[in-house]
Amino acid sequence: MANQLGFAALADDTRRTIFERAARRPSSVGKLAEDLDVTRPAVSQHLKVLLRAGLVVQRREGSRCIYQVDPRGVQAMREYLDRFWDRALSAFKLAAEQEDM
Amino acid sequence: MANQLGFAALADDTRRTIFERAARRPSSVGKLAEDLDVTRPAVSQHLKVLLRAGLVVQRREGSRCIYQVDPRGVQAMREYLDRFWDRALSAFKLAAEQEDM
DNA sequence: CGCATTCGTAAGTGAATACTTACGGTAAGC
DNA sequence: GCTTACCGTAAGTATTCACTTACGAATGCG
Repeated sequence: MANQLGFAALADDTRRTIFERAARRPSSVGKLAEDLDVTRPAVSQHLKVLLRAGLVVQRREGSRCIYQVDPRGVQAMREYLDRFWDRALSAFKLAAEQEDM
Repeated sequence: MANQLGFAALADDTRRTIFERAARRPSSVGKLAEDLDVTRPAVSQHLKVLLRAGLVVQRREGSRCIYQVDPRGVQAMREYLDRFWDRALSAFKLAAEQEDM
Protein backbone atom coordinates (compact mmCIF):
# COMPACT_ATOMS: atom_id res chain seq x y z
CA MET A 1 0.00 0.00 0.00
CA ALA A 2 2.80 2.37 0.80
CA ASN A 3 5.47 2.13 -1.85
CA GLN A 4 5.01 2.74 -5.56
CA LEU A 5 1.57 4.25 -5.01
CA GLY A 6 2.80 6.58 -2.31
CA PHE A 7 5.73 7.89 -4.32
CA ALA A 8 3.64 8.40 -7.42
CA ALA A 9 0.85 10.03 -5.44
CA LEU A 10 3.16 12.68 -4.03
CA ALA A 11 5.26 13.15 -7.16
CA ASP A 12 2.78 15.65 -8.61
CA ASP A 13 2.90 19.27 -7.46
CA THR A 14 -0.82 19.90 -7.54
CA ARG A 15 -1.55 16.66 -5.73
CA ARG A 16 0.98 17.40 -3.02
CA THR A 17 -0.60 20.81 -2.52
CA ILE A 18 -4.01 19.21 -2.19
CA PHE A 19 -2.63 16.71 0.31
CA GLU A 20 -1.09 19.49 2.40
CA ARG A 21 -4.36 21.41 2.39
CA ALA A 22 -6.24 18.33 3.51
CA ALA A 23 -3.65 17.89 6.23
CA ARG A 24 -4.13 21.44 7.47
CA ARG A 25 -7.81 20.84 7.97
CA PRO A 26 -10.44 18.35 6.79
CA SER A 27 -12.08 20.00 3.81
CA SER A 28 -14.68 19.47 1.12
CA VAL A 29 -13.68 19.02 -2.49
CA GLY A 30 -14.83 22.50 -3.41
CA LYS A 31 -12.88 24.01 -0.53
CA LEU A 32 -9.75 22.14 -1.55
CA ALA A 33 -10.16 23.39 -5.11
CA GLU A 34 -10.38 27.06 -4.11
CA ASP A 35 -7.55 29.29 -5.32
CA LEU A 36 -6.07 26.31 -7.11
CA ASP A 37 -5.32 26.79 -10.77
CA VAL A 38 -7.11 23.61 -11.75
CA THR A 39 -10.81 22.85 -11.92
CA ARG A 40 -12.80 21.00 -9.28
CA PRO A 41 -13.08 17.75 -11.29
CA ALA A 42 -9.31 17.69 -11.51
CA VAL A 43 -9.15 17.92 -7.73
CA SER A 44 -11.61 15.03 -7.51
CA GLN A 45 -9.33 12.90 -9.64
CA HIS A 46 -6.30 13.80 -7.57
CA LEU A 47 -8.17 12.87 -4.41
CA LYS A 48 -8.95 9.51 -5.96
CA VAL A 49 -5.23 8.88 -6.38
CA LEU A 50 -4.51 9.95 -2.81
CA LEU A 51 -7.29 7.63 -1.65
CA ARG A 52 -5.83 4.63 -3.47
CA ALA A 53 -2.45 5.42 -1.94
CA GLY A 54 -4.07 5.33 1.50
CA LEU A 55 -2.96 8.86 2.32
CA VAL A 56 -6.44 10.34 2.81
CA VAL A 57 -9.92 9.14 3.75
CA GLN A 58 -13.29 10.51 2.78
CA ARG A 59 -16.46 11.08 4.76
CA ARG A 60 -19.84 12.26 3.57
CA GLU A 61 -21.36 15.26 5.29
CA GLY A 62 -24.67 16.14 3.76
CA SER A 63 -24.13 16.80 0.11
CA ARG A 64 -20.46 17.55 0.64
CA CYS A 65 -17.58 15.08 0.76
CA ILE A 66 -14.94 15.80 3.37
CA TYR A 67 -11.40 14.59 2.81
CA GLN A 68 -8.79 14.36 5.52
CA VAL A 69 -5.39 12.81 6.02
CA ASP A 70 -5.28 9.17 7.05
CA PRO A 71 -2.62 9.07 9.78
CA ARG A 72 -2.28 5.30 9.42
CA GLY A 73 -1.41 5.59 5.74
CA VAL A 74 0.99 8.43 6.46
CA GLN A 75 2.63 6.40 9.20
CA ALA A 76 2.95 3.37 6.94
CA MET A 77 4.48 5.47 4.21
CA ARG A 78 6.87 7.01 6.68
CA GLU A 79 8.04 3.66 8.00
CA TYR A 80 8.49 2.30 4.51
CA LEU A 81 10.65 5.29 3.64
CA ASP A 82 12.70 4.95 6.82
CA ARG A 83 13.56 1.37 5.90
CA PHE A 84 14.25 2.49 2.35
CA TRP A 85 16.77 5.15 3.40
CA ASP A 86 18.29 2.90 6.02
CA ARG A 87 19.00 0.23 3.45
CA ALA A 88 20.46 2.77 1.05
CA LEU A 89 22.72 4.40 3.62
CA SER A 90 23.87 1.20 5.32
CA ALA A 91 24.82 -0.30 1.98
CA PHE A 92 26.70 2.88 1.19
CA LYS A 93 28.63 2.77 4.47
CA LEU A 94 29.47 -0.88 3.95
CA ALA A 95 30.81 -0.09 0.51
CA ALA A 96 32.80 2.83 1.93
CA GLU A 97 34.41 0.59 4.55
CA GLN A 98 35.42 -1.97 1.96
CA GLU A 99 36.91 0.90 -0.01
CA ASP A 100 39.26 1.73 2.87
CA MET A 101 40.72 -1.79 2.93
CA MET B 1 16.98 20.19 -4.31
CA ALA B 2 15.10 17.64 -2.29
CA ASN B 3 11.40 18.00 -2.89
CA GLN B 4 9.62 17.70 -6.23
CA LEU B 5 12.71 16.24 -7.86
CA GLY B 6 13.18 13.67 -5.14
CA PHE B 7 9.61 12.42 -5.22
CA ALA B 8 9.55 12.22 -8.98
CA ALA B 9 12.96 10.56 -9.09
CA LEU B 10 11.84 7.71 -6.87
CA ALA B 11 8.34 7.38 -8.27
CA ASP B 12 9.51 5.11 -11.08
CA ASP B 13 10.08 1.41 -10.39
CA THR B 14 13.04 0.98 -12.69
CA ARG B 15 14.71 4.11 -11.35
CA ARG B 16 14.24 3.00 -7.76
CA THR B 17 15.82 -0.35 -8.62
CA ILE B 18 18.80 1.40 -10.19
CA PHE B 19 19.14 3.60 -7.13
CA GLU B 20 19.12 0.58 -4.82
CA ARG B 21 21.78 -1.12 -6.94
CA ALA B 22 23.97 1.97 -6.83
CA ALA B 23 23.47 2.00 -3.08
CA ARG B 24 24.60 -1.60 -2.74
CA ARG B 25 27.88 -0.83 -4.45
CA PRO B 26 29.31 1.92 -6.69
CA SER B 27 28.87 0.63 -10.22
CA SER B 28 29.36 1.54 -13.83
CA VAL B 29 26.41 2.21 -16.08
CA GLY B 30 26.82 -1.10 -17.87
CA LYS B 31 26.97 -2.95 -14.57
CA LEU B 32 23.82 -1.23 -13.34
CA ALA B 33 22.06 -2.15 -16.57
CA GLU B 34 22.86 -5.87 -16.26
CA ASP B 35 19.87 -8.18 -15.78
CA LEU B 36 17.63 -5.15 -16.05
CA ASP B 37 14.85 -5.40 -18.60
CA VAL B 38 15.69 -2.04 -20.10
CA THR B 39 18.56 -1.03 -22.35
CA ARG B 40 21.71 0.74 -21.22
CA PRO B 41 20.73 4.14 -22.68
CA ALA B 42 17.55 3.98 -20.64
CA VAL B 43 19.66 3.45 -17.52
CA SER B 44 21.77 6.44 -18.50
CA GLN B 45 18.67 8.59 -18.68
CA HIS B 46 17.45 7.35 -15.32
CA LEU B 47 20.82 8.15 -13.79
CA LYS B 48 20.54 11.66 -15.16
CA VAL B 49 17.29 12.11 -13.25
CA LEU B 50 18.82 10.70 -10.07
CA LEU B 51 21.75 13.07 -10.53
CA ARG B 52 19.53 16.12 -10.85
CA ALA B 53 17.71 15.03 -7.72
CA GLY B 54 21.05 14.91 -5.89
CA LEU B 55 20.61 11.28 -4.94
CA VAL B 56 23.71 9.96 -6.74
CA VAL B 57 27.07 11.28 -7.89
CA GLN B 58 29.23 10.21 -10.80
CA ARG B 59 32.95 9.68 -11.13
CA ARG B 60 34.97 8.84 -14.20
CA GLU B 61 37.21 5.80 -14.06
CA GLY B 62 38.95 5.29 -17.37
CA SER B 63 36.34 4.90 -20.00
CA ARG B 64 33.73 3.87 -17.48
CA CYS B 65 31.50 6.12 -15.41
CA ILE B 66 30.91 5.02 -11.83
CA TYR B 67 27.73 6.03 -10.06
CA GLN B 68 27.20 5.87 -6.35
CA VAL B 69 24.74 7.15 -3.80
CA ASP B 70 25.27 10.67 -2.50
CA PRO B 71 24.70 10.37 1.26
CA ARG B 72 24.28 14.13 1.56
CA GLY B 73 21.44 14.14 -0.96
CA VAL B 74 19.85 11.14 0.71
CA GLN B 75 20.12 12.83 4.09
CA ALA B 76 18.63 16.05 2.74
CA MET B 77 15.76 14.17 1.16
CA ARG B 78 15.19 12.28 4.37
CA GLU B 79 15.05 15.43 6.46
CA TYR B 80 12.73 17.09 4.01
CA LEU B 81 10.39 14.10 4.21
CA ASP B 82 10.53 14.07 8.00
CA ARG B 83 9.37 17.68 8.10
CA PHE B 84 6.78 16.88 5.45
CA TRP B 85 5.25 14.04 7.47
CA ASP B 86 5.53 15.98 10.71
CA ARG B 87 3.56 18.88 9.28
CA ALA B 88 0.94 16.52 7.92
CA LEU B 89 0.51 14.61 11.18
CA SER B 90 0.66 17.60 13.51
CA ALA B 91 -1.98 19.41 11.52
CA PHE B 92 -4.11 16.29 11.69
CA LYS B 93 -3.74 16.01 15.46
CA LEU B 94 -4.55 19.68 15.92
CA ALA B 95 -7.68 19.24 13.85
CA ALA B 96 -8.60 16.15 15.87
CA GLU B 97 -8.27 18.05 19.15
CA GLN B 98 -10.48 20.85 17.92
CA GLU B 99 -12.95 18.17 16.90
CA ASP B 100 -13.18 16.97 20.50
CA MET B 101 -14.12 20.41 21.81
C1' DC C 1 47.10 4.46 -35.92
C1' DG C 2 43.11 1.02 -36.04
C1' DC C 3 39.75 -1.19 -33.14
C1' DA C 4 37.03 -2.28 -29.20
C1' DT C 5 34.75 -0.66 -24.92
C1' DT C 6 32.02 2.48 -22.50
C1' DC C 7 29.06 6.05 -22.31
C1' DG C 8 25.81 10.19 -23.34
C1' DT C 9 22.53 12.13 -26.33
C1' DA C 10 19.45 13.06 -30.27
C1' DA C 11 15.27 11.54 -32.51
C1' DG C 12 11.22 9.02 -32.65
C1' DT C 13 7.38 6.17 -30.63
C1' DG C 14 3.83 4.39 -27.56
C1' DA C 15 1.81 4.63 -23.18
C1' DA C 16 0.68 7.04 -19.04
C1' DT C 17 -1.35 11.04 -17.15
C1' DA C 18 -2.96 15.64 -15.90
C1' DC C 19 -6.34 18.47 -17.52
C1' DT C 20 -10.65 20.20 -19.59
C1' DT C 21 -15.83 20.27 -20.61
C1' DA C 22 -20.16 17.87 -20.29
C1' DC C 23 -23.23 15.17 -17.92
C1' DG C 24 -25.82 12.49 -14.30
C1' DG C 25 -26.77 11.59 -9.52
C1' DT C 26 -27.58 12.70 -4.59
C1' DA C 27 -28.65 15.82 -0.67
C1' DA C 28 -30.60 20.31 1.11
C1' DG C 29 -33.81 24.36 0.90
C1' DC C 30 -37.86 26.74 -0.96
C1' DG D 1 -41.95 18.74 -6.66
C1' DC D 2 -38.53 22.05 -8.23
C1' DT D 3 -34.33 24.35 -7.97
C1' DT D 4 -29.73 24.79 -6.14
C1' DA D 5 -25.37 23.12 -4.30
C1' DC D 6 -21.97 19.59 -4.38
C1' DC D 7 -19.75 15.87 -6.25
C1' DG D 8 -17.96 11.82 -9.28
C1' DT D 9 -17.22 10.12 -13.79
C1' DA D 10 -17.10 9.61 -18.84
C1' DA D 11 -14.93 11.30 -23.00
C1' DG D 12 -11.53 13.75 -25.33
C1' DT D 13 -7.06 16.26 -25.64
C1' DA D 14 -2.38 17.71 -24.89
C1' DT D 15 1.55 17.04 -22.40
C1' DT D 16 4.78 14.23 -20.01
C1' DC D 17 7.60 10.40 -19.83
C1' DA D 18 9.87 5.87 -20.24
C1' DC D 19 11.78 3.44 -23.78
C1' DT D 20 14.05 2.12 -28.16
C1' DT D 21 17.47 2.50 -32.03
C1' DA D 22 21.16 5.11 -34.08
C1' DC D 23 25.00 7.80 -33.73
C1' DG D 24 29.18 10.32 -32.04
C1' DA D 25 32.72 11.29 -28.41
C1' DA D 26 36.27 9.72 -25.12
C1' DT D 27 39.33 6.18 -23.20
C1' DG D 28 42.30 1.76 -23.48
C1' DC D 29 44.66 -1.64 -25.94
C1' DG D 30 46.92 -4.16 -29.90
